[in-house]
Amino acid sequence: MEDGTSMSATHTDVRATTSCEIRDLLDRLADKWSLLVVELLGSGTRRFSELDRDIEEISQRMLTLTLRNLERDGLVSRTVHPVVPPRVDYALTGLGESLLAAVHPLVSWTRAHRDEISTARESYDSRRGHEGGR
Amino acid sequence: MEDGTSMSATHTDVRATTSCEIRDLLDRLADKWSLLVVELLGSGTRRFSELDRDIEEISQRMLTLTLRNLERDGLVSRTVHPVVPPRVDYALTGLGESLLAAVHPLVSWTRAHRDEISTARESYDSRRGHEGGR
DNA sequence: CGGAATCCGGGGTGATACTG
DNA sequence: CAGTATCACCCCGGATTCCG
Repeated sequence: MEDGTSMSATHTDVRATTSCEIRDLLDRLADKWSLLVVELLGSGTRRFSELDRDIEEISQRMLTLTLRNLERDGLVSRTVHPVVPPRVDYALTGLGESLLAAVHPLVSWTRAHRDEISTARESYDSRRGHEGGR
Repeated sequence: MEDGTSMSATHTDVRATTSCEIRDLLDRLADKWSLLVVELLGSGTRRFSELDRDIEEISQRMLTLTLRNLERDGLVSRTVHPVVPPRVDYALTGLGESLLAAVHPLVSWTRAHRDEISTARESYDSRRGHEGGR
């Protein structure tokens, strides 16, 4: 992982540094569900089953794994209530909320340019769409 | 794909809507390299081989695929110079630049909280780290 | 109810070789 | 130089089952 070959800094390696940041970011959040869960928790504490229901398409397994990772990174807090039946609440930590804030521009961007992207995509596809793939 | 069961809108589906945005976003950019390439192109036009060298860990195959996708979505422009040897330049489109701007807060966030996350992670691991995985 | 363990398939990803 | 094609691998993620 840490190839560390940062000696290739012929010139300023601001690029390389930024690359690492992004790599870091991607490795942590570029999975299928993390940001989604963070976004949901942004509107308040939720129980496991609530998250499960709200996302629907997610499997319990992935919800659990996602929450674990987020908890591990200090983005989400997990609170177990010693009652029967068990009740576990998840919420964003301060760190998680700051992430959510940082993500928001990206969400807005997606919303704002969704159509543009669709158009570009269709245009591209029709240009070479043709021969049904294989 | 489109399970489309959006009829479950018992109450306001603002959440669901946002979820879709994020899903959209993730499906498009949450791969291993897209954001990285966008970030690199943010500092100016680059040739294929330059990108290849700058990222290093990426394979030609993935660089090609990534660039194709970005081009398809209208985020990156591709310019072929009819010379020998071939020269192809890649650059961000206006749309791509706007994406970059939207991503920047996230990059800053990562840089700012990298340590916090590492700490949280180590703490979490040491709490249950124990038995070296498997 | 919340979660862990297991099994399993698909596809995203990498390495390599070939082409224009 | 800038790709494309093919193969093989690995791991993400879904379905299911069992546990406290």
